Amino acid sequence: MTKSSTKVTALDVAKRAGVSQPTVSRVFSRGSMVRKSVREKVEAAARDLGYMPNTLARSLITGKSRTIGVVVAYLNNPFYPEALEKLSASLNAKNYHISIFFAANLDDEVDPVIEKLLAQQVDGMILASVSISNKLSQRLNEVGIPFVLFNRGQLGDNIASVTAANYSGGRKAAEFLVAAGHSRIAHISGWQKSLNGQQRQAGFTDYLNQQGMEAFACIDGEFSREKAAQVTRDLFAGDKKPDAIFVGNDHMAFAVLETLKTELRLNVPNDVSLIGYDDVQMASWKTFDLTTLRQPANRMVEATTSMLLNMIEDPATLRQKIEIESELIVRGSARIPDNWPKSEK
Amino acid sequence: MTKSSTKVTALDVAKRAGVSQPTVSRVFSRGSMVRKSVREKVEAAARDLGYMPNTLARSLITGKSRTIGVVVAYLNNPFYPEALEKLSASLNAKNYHISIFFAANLDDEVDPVIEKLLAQQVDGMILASVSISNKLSQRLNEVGIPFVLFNRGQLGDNIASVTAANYSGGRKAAEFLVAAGHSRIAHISGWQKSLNGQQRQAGFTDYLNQQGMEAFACIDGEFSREKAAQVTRDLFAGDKKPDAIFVGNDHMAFAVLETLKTELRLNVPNDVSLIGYDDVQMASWKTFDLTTLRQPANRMVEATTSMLLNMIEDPATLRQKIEIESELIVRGSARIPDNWPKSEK
DNA sequence: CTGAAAGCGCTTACAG
DNA sequence: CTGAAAGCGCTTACAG
Repeated sequence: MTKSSTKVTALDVAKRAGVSQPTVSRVFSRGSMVRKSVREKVEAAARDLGYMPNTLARSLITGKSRTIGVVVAYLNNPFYPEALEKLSASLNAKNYHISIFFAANLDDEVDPVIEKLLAQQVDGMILASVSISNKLSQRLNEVGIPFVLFNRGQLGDNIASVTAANYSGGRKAAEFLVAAGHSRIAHISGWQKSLNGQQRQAGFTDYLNQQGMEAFACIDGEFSREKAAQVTRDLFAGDKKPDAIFVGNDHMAFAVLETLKTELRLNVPNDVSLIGYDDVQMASWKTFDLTTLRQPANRMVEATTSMLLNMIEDPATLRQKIEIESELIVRGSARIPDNWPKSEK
Repeated sequence: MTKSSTKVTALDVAKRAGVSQPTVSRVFSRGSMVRKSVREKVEAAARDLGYMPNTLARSLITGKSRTIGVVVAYLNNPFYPEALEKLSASLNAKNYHISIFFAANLDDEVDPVIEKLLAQQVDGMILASVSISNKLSQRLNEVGIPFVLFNRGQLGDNIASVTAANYSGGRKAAEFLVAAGHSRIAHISGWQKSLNGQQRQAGFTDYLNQQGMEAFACIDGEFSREKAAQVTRDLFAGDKKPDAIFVGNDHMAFAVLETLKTELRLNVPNDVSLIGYDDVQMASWKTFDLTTLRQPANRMVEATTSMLLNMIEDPATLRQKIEIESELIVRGSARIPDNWPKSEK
């Protein structure tokens, strides 16, 4: 292999192979027909020079960067690293790559990031757990850059999203806890300014109400460990104490469990049953052994990338709000109702 | 704001503002002098049209993409999500953005990713916990794309890296455990094919040897939870059992702690003292309360990005191997020697 | 199948 | 300070 200390272009390869520059281009852009002998000559020359097409130039001319902008709220919650890896794998398999940004869930952090992504000419965007301002979503529609919200629903006609079936997940949590005989069931909810948090809570309380019951309490944990721990303390500060807690996600549930065991010296599940939401990998650690509703990251990712790529290929593609059913994963942190059907671990 | 369903270019703005296209360019590329009245006219026109310079075209011509390729081995170990967020923040602050890829630590996964990054015309690369083949590192040097290894050293003259001072960290772990009176100290090491793993072990055993002691055992945990748990079981299977364990990173240490408590029913630190390495956020959770050596992610990230950007600006920049001292963070998982100086939590 | 020509949307000397 | 011109490294009709 010949050393090349400076950038080698298609023209260099063309000269070395004795062909025109467009022919080199044809060899490297799939679908073009080049005579086999010519192709081999070009490939040999390219190999010798260490040539590789400049994707910047290619993107400029094709109008497709094959880049997907991914915006993630925070990686604190272990659901996101897991999802991010899977998103990357799925997109790479489809020959796209990721430009990533982190942004807290505030318009004034998210909007500038989206502008940057726009300047980078991304072909589409995935917004994980961040919401988008109306202004921006309109803007994206105008310039024709499709986007899908991942794990965060948002009202609005033209907004595609992929989430768990949060309402029905909330119901399932309540159903399980009621079936186990609990009567003082508290809910430390997901952030009530997010649809995820609202819907999980709505499903939970609706089921309870339909059984003629009321929630012991519903308090916003704001998807924060600290807040969830504080709410837990408050919940047990009075005379009347809950006998079960449904927590809006696993990330908070770990903090609740810790507070219950380490601070309040309670036994889980004997004193209190605990249910989370997500089924992140840590939930299955023996340390936590958390009963939870699984958000199937694989399927959510697959739904997200395929919808997004469809939107990119065909702008007329419907902006769906896809909900993926959550399965209850029964582990040791919550009392198991008699006759409850066995589930895998 | 005028709606624009199609892409708006500098030329459109120029026409609307009644100036030439290069003048528009000058307004948007910093440093160029434009009369104030003209600048304002152009900015107004740009705002009306929703114009934003196409960074692809800009990069093509300047030869700088302001993109840093980041390759991460896996996000399993919570150190990486934490570091990744910080890397992103640091790079964004310097007006760079990230193109991210995940690759297992194998040449045949890493090399193709680096090729892709090369085609994308990244200005530099950060390789987090992946090693690079000699072929590729030579190649990168030839094409003049600087890179720095993050949290993974590698021998070789022209290879820049930022790591913890792993050897001295290993020594500190041994020193602390010896001072606490332990005499049967085992080491579940980091992956012995990584310099991190080797050096932490070397520091540990060297200190012991200098005290006239020997390690109870040194077994490779391979940075894997499963492997670490299995090694823990093996360690306690015989008649002679360790009274302390130094684990090659926190990620494994959590699995060791779990096995110790949940499976082997041992009390930590009364039966066994445990020390990890990294000080990821979880280490401070009461659930784990892990004594550990802190890898200061902030400082490592800062060292990484500033060295990389220096290399980008001035190719003559020395390829340093920067080591950042690890501080021992004393928590509850290991017996505390008498008279040990108090440290912050 | 292949070459000559045009052009993607910018930046950057070069004149004025 | 500003415009006309050239050019970054490709792809894509258009002829042949």
